[in-house]
Amino acid sequence: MHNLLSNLRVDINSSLYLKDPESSLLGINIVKSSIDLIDAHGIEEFNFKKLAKEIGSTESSIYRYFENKHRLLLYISSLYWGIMEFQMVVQTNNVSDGLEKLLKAVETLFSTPQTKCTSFEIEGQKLRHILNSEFVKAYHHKFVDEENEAGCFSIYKRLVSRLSEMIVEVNSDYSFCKSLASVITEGSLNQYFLSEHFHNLTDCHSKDNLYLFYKDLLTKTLMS
Amino acid sequence: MHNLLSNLRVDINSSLYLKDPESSLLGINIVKSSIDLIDAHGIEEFNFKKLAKEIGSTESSIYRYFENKHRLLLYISSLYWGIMEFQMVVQTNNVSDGLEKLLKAVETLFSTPQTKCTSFEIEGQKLRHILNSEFVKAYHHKFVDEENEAGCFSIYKRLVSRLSEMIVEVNSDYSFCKSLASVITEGSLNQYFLSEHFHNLTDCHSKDNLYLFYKDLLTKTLMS
DNA sequence: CAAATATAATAGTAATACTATCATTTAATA
DNA sequence: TATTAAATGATAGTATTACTATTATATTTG
Repeated sequence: MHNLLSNLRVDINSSLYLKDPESSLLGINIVKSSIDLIDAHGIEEFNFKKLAKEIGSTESSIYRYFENKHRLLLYISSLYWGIMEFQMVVQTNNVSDGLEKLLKAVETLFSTPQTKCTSFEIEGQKLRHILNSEFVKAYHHKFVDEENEAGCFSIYKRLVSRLSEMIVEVNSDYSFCKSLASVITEGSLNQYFLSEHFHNLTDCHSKDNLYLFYKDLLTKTLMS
Repeated sequence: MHNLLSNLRVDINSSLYLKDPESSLLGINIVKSSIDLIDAHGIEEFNFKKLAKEIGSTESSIYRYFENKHRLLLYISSLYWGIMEFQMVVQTNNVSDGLEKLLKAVETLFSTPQTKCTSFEIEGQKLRHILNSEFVKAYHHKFVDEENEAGCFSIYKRLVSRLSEMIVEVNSDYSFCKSLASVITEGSLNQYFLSEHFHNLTDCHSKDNLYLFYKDLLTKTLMS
């Protein structure tokens, strides 16, 4: 906890970039504007040419920071999960009751990321919206295994593991802690997506309802 | 039930194709070989040029059947969900007990599609593997709303609705029937994906374990 | 057999996702 | 302050993709 708080920057695996975007103004602009553009038009419509135009730079300059737009999406995703993990740790710290701690963590997972703890002036809502729509594409592709090997998903996996450990703490006899943790973490993105695009496939159209759904699920699954 | 059995063909929304692939040998080859190629190399590596070469035809001929590879993926997805829906209806027919019926439906959802009831000689395992890896990309994109409007996801949505109704039958007081149904349906693809690529994010590495996970989840959530 | 339809062959286009090269600006250091 | 190094910009070019268009040749149907 102390470590995390004193080192406010989310530490992103260096395999995700060629040059650390936090190290220069151009890098910061690349990340900031890519979030604006991807949020507005989606990852398919987004490319480095458009981004270069947006920030008044060139494609070649952007390619010095990120190998391609896929890696940039992975970077943005790690930023999101890093913030969420940070908030989760802060929110659950000093909560002694296991179930209360778990529910606090889940509540955090469904909240908007607080971007103040980054080098970038970005809007949390945009970041969440990108993740809701695009994160699944960041790992459903041909190179997932080698990127996973290289640590591209380490923050995400660590967050799911933390959640899983909280579940163990609540009920050590439960056999499916990891699966339950991953179902909830995915739900924290996908249920929002459903509410937006497949309205009739979910009952949860607000953060509060989502929390109630998973609170009910967790309580009954782990406490009965 | 009777309707479904007597009309064995999965009825696929005509907005998904330009010319019905079931209406000719070429069409059948397009679908069959596209499943082989997408299963083997993923949707990103797949294109109509490669497919044309594989079946000894031309790009222009394929374009007469499908507007683009995205629509072809939607077609393949509908084929999968149509088969699953069919199996689900068959398996749950005549089961009077609500919970037993629901669990039977869920078990079906995690099984391999039986492709005998289609015009195509395709391997169910390949079809499942494609869905596990690619289905999320079929609806996480810019045109999801208009495609949804056009009925491109109607079979999928109908299946989730059926599941949701079974949940209502088990416990009509439960407030999150739709969300639970969609969580399970997504899990029927994604948990397999996790097992293959993010082994440590799930406890379920077999069909049986997956069933036990969701059986436990459903029983506790709806019966306590 | 004629007419319609389906398929094949070929060519071409705009956009994408890069790579390469060299010039210029900015920053670091001696 | 001069020198050097590093970062960025400007420009050009390539292979691939995702199509569209046109015309020729089969194949089917009336």
